[in-house]
Amino acid sequence: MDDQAIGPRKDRAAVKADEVKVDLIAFVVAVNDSEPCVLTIGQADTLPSGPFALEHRSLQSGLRGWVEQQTGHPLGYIEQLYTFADRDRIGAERQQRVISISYLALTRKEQAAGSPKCGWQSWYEYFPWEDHRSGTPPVVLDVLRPRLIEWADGVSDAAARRERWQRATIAFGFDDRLWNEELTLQRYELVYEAGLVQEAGSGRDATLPPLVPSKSMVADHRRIVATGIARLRSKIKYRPVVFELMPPVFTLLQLQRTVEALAGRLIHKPNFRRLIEQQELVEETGEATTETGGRPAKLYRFRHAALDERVIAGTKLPLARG
Amino acid sequence: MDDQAIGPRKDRAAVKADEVKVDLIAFVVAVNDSEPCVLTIGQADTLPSGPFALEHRSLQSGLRGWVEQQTGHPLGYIEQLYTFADRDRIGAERQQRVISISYLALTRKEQAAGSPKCGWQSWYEYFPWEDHRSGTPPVVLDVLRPRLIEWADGVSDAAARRERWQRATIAFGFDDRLWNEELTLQRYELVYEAGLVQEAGSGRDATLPPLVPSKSMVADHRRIVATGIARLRSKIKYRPVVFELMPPVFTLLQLQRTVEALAGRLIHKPNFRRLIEQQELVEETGEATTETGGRPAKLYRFRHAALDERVIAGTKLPLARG
DNA sequence: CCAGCATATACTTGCTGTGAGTATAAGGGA
DNA sequence: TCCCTTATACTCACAGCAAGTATATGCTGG
Repeated sequence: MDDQAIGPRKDRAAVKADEVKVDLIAFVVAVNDSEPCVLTIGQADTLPSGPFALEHRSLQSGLRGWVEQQTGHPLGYIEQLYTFADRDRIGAERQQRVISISYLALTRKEQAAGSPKCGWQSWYEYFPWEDHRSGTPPVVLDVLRPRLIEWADGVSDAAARRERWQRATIAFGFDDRLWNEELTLQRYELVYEAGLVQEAGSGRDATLPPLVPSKSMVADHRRIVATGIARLRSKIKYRPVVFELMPPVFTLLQLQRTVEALAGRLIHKPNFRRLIEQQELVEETGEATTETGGRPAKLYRFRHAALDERVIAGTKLPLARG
Repeated sequence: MDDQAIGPRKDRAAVKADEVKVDLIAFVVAVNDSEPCVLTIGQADTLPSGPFALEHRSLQSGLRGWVEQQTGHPLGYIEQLYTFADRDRIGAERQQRVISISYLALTRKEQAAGSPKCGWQSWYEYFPWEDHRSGTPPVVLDVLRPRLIEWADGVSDAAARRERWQRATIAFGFDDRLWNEELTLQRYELVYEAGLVQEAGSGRDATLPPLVPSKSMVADHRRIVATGIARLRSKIKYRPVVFELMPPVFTLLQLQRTVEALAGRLIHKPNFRRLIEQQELVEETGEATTETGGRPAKLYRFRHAALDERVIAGTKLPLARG
């Protein structure tokens, strides 16, 4: 909008152009030893964040600054997640809105020592129902399913009851539906609405069921993490972003384990190798490692040229069915 | 962030928590007579927009308000596109940042008469190279290709030259690569960087090539439209959002023409019908229309139940190869 | 009334992607 | 030396889908 935009400008004069505070929030991901981790500060319940200020050249550089300052970690790949205006966060003294812009960032744990105030947590501590690498975790069928049935039955309207249960069925793959790992956000919204996580607390009373065991986070940070996991799980299937999480040199099995950690489910090894190779995403270094035990594994590195080429075709990942 | 977030709060005190103005910008889409349209105000060069204000309950409701006020059109489906902080838009008098949150919205033209200040423009007026429904448009090979070659050759570094040309090749499908309709944003960025659109104007001088014939827009609005087109073209393939653009009752061919309008390419009719039917996205009304000429076409309506079901599987659309 | 046209609707074919299983190679340790 | 583990290679089978072809049905113009 510049001076040409006369039309809307006049309309706007009718409304006070309110000022707003803008917060930048980062969901920073790394994978170590087949465990997907989120970078936290505080009591392992807070994402790095800070206000967007005049000295920041751009939104992204502001985010990088806050994360480095609070955790000592430099960020590699950054992607915007979502912008939201918190209804509940209107400043007490002045009437003022706060807007949060959340980001997904990928890095590697070893990148830096890290300040003492920060730490890496397996993201499955916050979402124990999301890790299906060893089959469906017990909490899904033993805890979530009965509580969600209770929750669905908790409304009088029959149609609403059916709709609630259908949502749960789809999201969690009940009744022999298959598990869809990308529905992380829908699942979190369900357990939140059902009052099964601490964050849903304000409305809690004695009639609500006990919480599902899981780590909670401050404000809506856990929701941001759920959004980020969903985005990442979707993205690894069509863009070669996994390599942002890998060391410069790696074996194909390490690569596979990393993808499995993110997706929360296992991958058929021969198919995974075929796909990676036929897409020419990696190239051999010529070296091999015996650290893995068994036959020495060839070492590979990412072909950065693939970044440009793969814009089109996309990276596909074969996820096992059952 | 609430009072629990003590860690970051202290750090923040070091920086003045600057205030920011927030703008909401809408890319509103409708399809009429097989022509995909964007809602504009001003000289058909401005998207509806307005500041986020205290009286708005949420970002989305603020956006709805501005669009209705400026154009008289109510919005249906709304989806956030991207949030950016304009470097070039720091207030002259006071040091102040402006942040823009852009949205994609779907509606139908007939929905309202519309105020006189607004109008619908075919989006291919702004992106003539994007419509491949009658084959590759002449502008691609006759104008864009030679100018992009010039642009690529315009750098001395051989590697940079190769990289520029590779980007162009991938984005526009030169050299027998196939056209990928989802790369709308990459293509716009290329023609912008190459100085072929008016918006790239500030740095223009006599040495730059003449513009590619196309309508321009105010500020970065055309870039927002490109982002929205890309998002929409991608989304129609896995979510049944097309129906937001359809009248309550329609024929399968009308549905196909709408998708073709958005995608900018033709669809194999038998395959399209099979896909729509097997996914049970629509149901027959029992009526038929003879207005299409030829054998009367059955009328269908969208099965809203599919909205819930299709969260999983996604909607697939068969786009023709060549 | 009939020919021709335009649209709708149905069926068939062949390729490709990919899920899944099996077999072989190579090194280390008991 | 045997066995274990991991890496690497090959094969099969099914599903999805692009693409082509054929038939049905109603309108229109000569």
